[in-house]
Amino acid sequence: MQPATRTNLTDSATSSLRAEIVSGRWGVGERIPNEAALTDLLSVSRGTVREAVRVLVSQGLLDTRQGSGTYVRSTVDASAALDRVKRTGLRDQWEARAALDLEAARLAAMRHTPADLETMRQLLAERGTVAGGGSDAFIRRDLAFHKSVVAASGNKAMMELYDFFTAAITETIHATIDGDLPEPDHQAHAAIVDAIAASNPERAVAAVRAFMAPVLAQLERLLSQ
Amino acid sequence: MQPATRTNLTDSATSSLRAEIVSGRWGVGERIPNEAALTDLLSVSRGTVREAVRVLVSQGLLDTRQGSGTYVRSTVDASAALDRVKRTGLRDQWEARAALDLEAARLAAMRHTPADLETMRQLLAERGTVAGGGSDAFIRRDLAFHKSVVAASGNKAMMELYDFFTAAITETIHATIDGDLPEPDHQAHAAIVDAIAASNPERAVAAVRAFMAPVLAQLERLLSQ
DNA sequence: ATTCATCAAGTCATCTGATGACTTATGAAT
DNA sequence: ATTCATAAGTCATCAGATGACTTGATGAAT
Repeated sequence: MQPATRTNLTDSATSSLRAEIVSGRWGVGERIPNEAALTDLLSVSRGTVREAVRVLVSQGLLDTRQGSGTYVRSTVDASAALDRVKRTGLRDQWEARAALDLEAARLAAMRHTPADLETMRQLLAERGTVAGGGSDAFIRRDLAFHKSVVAASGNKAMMELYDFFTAAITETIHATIDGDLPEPDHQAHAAIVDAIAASNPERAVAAVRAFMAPVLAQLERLLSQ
Repeated sequence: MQPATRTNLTDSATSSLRAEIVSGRWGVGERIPNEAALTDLLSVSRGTVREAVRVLVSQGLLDTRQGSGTYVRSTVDASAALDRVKRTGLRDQWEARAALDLEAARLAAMRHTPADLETMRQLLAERGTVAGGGSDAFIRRDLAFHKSVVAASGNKAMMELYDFFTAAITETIHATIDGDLPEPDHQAHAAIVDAIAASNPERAVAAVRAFMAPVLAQLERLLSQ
């Protein structure tokens, strides 16, 4: 049965305010109506208005200044975008992260520092020691290696995104798949580091793509069942 | 000078609660103390407690159930990832979006439908008509074209991210730069469509990269000033 | 004329008390 | 043992009040 719409006032107030912002009716830098006015506009109490505003402040859309008012800081709703990304399929998420892997490897080949290289080599070595801790530990070490490649790109935006996708993909895999994904072999990973160390962007991209292909193929196979 | 530390109670309450959660002292699934208890623990009023809790609910860390209590939903704050992306530099954001452009073009070359192709060609033609509406309108049409390429990749996660980056980059540019970025010529864009139409992934990637290079170079120049 | 202190109005920050809605456990009735 | 009504506990929401802060206006001192 369709569950009776059970939404709380704060959420609907938050949505209303968010709509005014992202639609541009309240422009960036503008001051929005004060709490008393919002109480009237939204037909909720001041406490509810404050909770709604506080949420949008925490998401970076609004900015309150005591004594002055509440101002629109940004129209880019990161939280909402993120929710929508989470609802996309596993293949889409994987491909998006692969896009980051590819370009990060290319940038890393051009920009890496000696320290970056040492970190990557150390993590690659640790990753090889299959001994400790079972599958979970292996996956964790594998991710640490890949993230070190992204870190070597020197691009903070890509690092944040990579973290996000890693978390989202892990969550989705646990929820949707019980089959195993192939574990790329040590050779494929070493090729990435070699290409980066040689400052060869094209080879770095090729190495990442080569290592991605079998995983993506297996993913397609599992999802098509 | 170092501005005098001016923190509000809600923020410090939010931090305290978040610390309990991420440290694991309040485990996932556990019920946290009720509002009255938190009022005592944090030495703030119920209203402040409610605002703090509401923020953590909006970030996915807590989950309130009326009549039952407030429970820990997750200990990882992935929802803040994109917020942090917003605070990275323009170059990083641009490169991250370029990573999407590149891979999207490659996927589009492999997966595009005839309808995708027609849309891209139409938007490309409209983009060419410099006539209407000045610089803003041109940028809007340019973005519409690029987004149609991402759409042709059939990857919804990449589409959402592309929207996010587009908005974030626009905001950042308005805030930090007044110089102009070079407008890639029509020829460069047509090359992308041609490569996709020819179902040639390598050429599609090359075409996007060729078109990105001058913009990125100008960006570096502007930012290094 | 400029600068500075003072003041008043507007706004958010916080607290307090009260009422309603919902969930859950308890215990009686069957 | 099951069902059902009841009560206690909890969050949701409202209303009123006070404090803190910002901003612009006013006027005195320079």
